[in-house]
Amino acid sequence: MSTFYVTTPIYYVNDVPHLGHAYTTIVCDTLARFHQMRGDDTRFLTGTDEHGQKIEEAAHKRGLTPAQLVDQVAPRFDDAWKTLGIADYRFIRTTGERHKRVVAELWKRIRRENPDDIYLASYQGWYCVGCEAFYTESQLVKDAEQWVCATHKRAVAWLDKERSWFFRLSRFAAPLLAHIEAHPEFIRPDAYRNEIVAFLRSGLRDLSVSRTSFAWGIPVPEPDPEGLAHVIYVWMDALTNYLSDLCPDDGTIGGPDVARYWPEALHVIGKDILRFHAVYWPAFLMAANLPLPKGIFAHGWWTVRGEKISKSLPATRIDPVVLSDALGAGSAHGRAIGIDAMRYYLLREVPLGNDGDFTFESLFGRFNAELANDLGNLINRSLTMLTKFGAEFPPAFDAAAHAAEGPARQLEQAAVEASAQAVACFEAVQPSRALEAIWRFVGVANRFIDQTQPWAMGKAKDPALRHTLWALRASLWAIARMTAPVLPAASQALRAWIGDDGPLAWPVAREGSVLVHAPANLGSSPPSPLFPRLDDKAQAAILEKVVGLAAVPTPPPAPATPEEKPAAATIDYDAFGKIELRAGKVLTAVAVPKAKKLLHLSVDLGEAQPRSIVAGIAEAYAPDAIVGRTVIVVANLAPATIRGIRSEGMILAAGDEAILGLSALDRDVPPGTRVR
RNA sequence: GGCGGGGUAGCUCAGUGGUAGAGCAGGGGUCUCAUAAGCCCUUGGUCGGCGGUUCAAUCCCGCCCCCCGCCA
Repeated sequence: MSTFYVTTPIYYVNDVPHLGHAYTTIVCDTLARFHQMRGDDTRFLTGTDEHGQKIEEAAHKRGLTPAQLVDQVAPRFDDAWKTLGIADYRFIRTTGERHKRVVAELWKRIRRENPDDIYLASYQGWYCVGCEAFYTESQLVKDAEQWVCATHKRAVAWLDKERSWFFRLSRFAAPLLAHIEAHPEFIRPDAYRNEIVAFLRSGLRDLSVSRTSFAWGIPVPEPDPEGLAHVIYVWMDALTNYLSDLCPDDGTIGGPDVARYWPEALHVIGKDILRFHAVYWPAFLMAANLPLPKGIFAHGWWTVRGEKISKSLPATRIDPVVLSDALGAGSAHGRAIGIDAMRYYLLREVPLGNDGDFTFESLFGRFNAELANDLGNLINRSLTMLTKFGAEFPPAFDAAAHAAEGPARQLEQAAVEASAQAVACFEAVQPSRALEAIWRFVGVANRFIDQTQPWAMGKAKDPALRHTLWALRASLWAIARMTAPVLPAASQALRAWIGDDGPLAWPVAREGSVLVHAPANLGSSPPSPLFPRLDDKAQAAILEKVVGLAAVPTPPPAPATPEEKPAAATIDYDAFGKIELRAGKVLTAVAVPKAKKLLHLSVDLGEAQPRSIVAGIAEAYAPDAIVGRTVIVVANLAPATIRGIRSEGMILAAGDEAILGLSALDRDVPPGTRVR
């Protein structure tokens, strides 16, 4: 039995869990479930990062102590993961006593093992509270007369000769390079390893690892000669969580869990915090003469309909619980199936490591094609046949029929391949590929049904139907097992229907077969659709729940008797030609203050600058609902100033009084394309 | 500016020194066990541009253009 230890980053406690957090956690949960099924000694850790100046400031703003604030908000993450059915995780808080002891112990250990690796000096320079990082001016952006952080767009603080403890990071560039070279799997995917290697080759500067300007942190465990009170740099504090959760309560770094799990640690992180994990963290460990984790896997970012997830765009902050509820609303299993669907989409849509764009179009596309049609319908039709024909033709394994050239043998071969490929992919931390492999088998199973036509065999009273039904049920068994890491609820429902109540282990190929090893005592119950197709109405309802009411233009009641309108006078072609219509992509949309009907848009017409356009569509479309859309713009309308905002064009929309629909093109064309 | 990754069918991407593939989308057909699902067939591509090596390059080399990331 091997050991598997996977961690998420600890999430910043003052955040509200959104799709991005859920993604990382779901990836880890899936890996943990897979390794559990493989019989590995599995451990899974997540938690919250609770120290730092930001928390101290936020608490004071609300008239709370930092401790009160974090106690108030920390459960948001734990609760979210419980609600989402994340399995068997441990939850660590950096304000926990044991964690604090271990961090102090790590510091002391570095001082003991390599006394010169931490030294006292003064720091002068810029610091971004948002990033908790130190910057030189070349890394910052000048905004008016202020230096601002490139990511937070917020003024950085000048720390003038703040006395600080420093970590001798500069010493570790060479050992880290050596370690990465010896262990290529230490940083994955490869592209990110290259980045870190390049960074290391350019040399490292020592790192300030304590602060005196605020108190909300873990005190440095040794006195300052001048009596200043230092707290340990938040990243040194936070990263240590991966280790501290394995340590005994007294805070010593060691013990059976450290020995067993620590060398196997896999840190799954977002690419934005790669350097902290791939450079700082291993350097701290090396300085303390501790083993390094086995690997760091950086995944990409999710955007939501092309937009970065951010506080300023609330519609991008998709709540995973709300999304799961909405997706599962049509299923008898409710949220649990919605969670499965969300997990499937997130894991299948992009290869781990790549960036992904969340869109409802692709979500609904995959839901309907892959979960409803391919998998759900396979389960449904198979179980229906098993219950329909099974009474007269009890499923039975027939070794000769199974070995003979034909559909059953192809099915078996496909199962063997899927099992092996999915194992390899999960082990290589490529869940999207594992799902592809499993779905290839789902496809083969669907084809098996069409090839064997069990209903025809039933009519013909063909006794071979018994083996066909057996093969079908064995396939369901294999599918229930193989999908379990990603679709726990669907897997459980399917296992219940076929009476697979054994321990949940991976269906391993032995002696060239998988299906043959399905338990002999399986049964079959009448199914109900696991993933009911999302029709237009269901899709609209999901949109409404997840991104809000106005995002879904309600189709206007068709006027029963279209009013006779006086026909407009005809114009000649030249007159029409004077109107310059162009396709425009809506880049941003914000409501115009104190104007019920108006949205202020910026629209890309393929010109150097996007157009500023004020459109009277706010009653029918939420800003978020039209961002990213391609609309038809009257491009040569004389500019006007509306409510003090310059409007350089007009969006075509349907409706006399109320807006009933927005112009659109049925396919993407480059912004600026002429419409005629 | 330096380094790295990438530019392949409408979309997302896989791929190999011998004149290109998958899924989705589009078109046509078909079965009825099934969630108007499934299955079968099928239309799409000067494989970023220009040179070079080679009997032969999308895959090797050089230059250029564009996109993304890291760094400066």
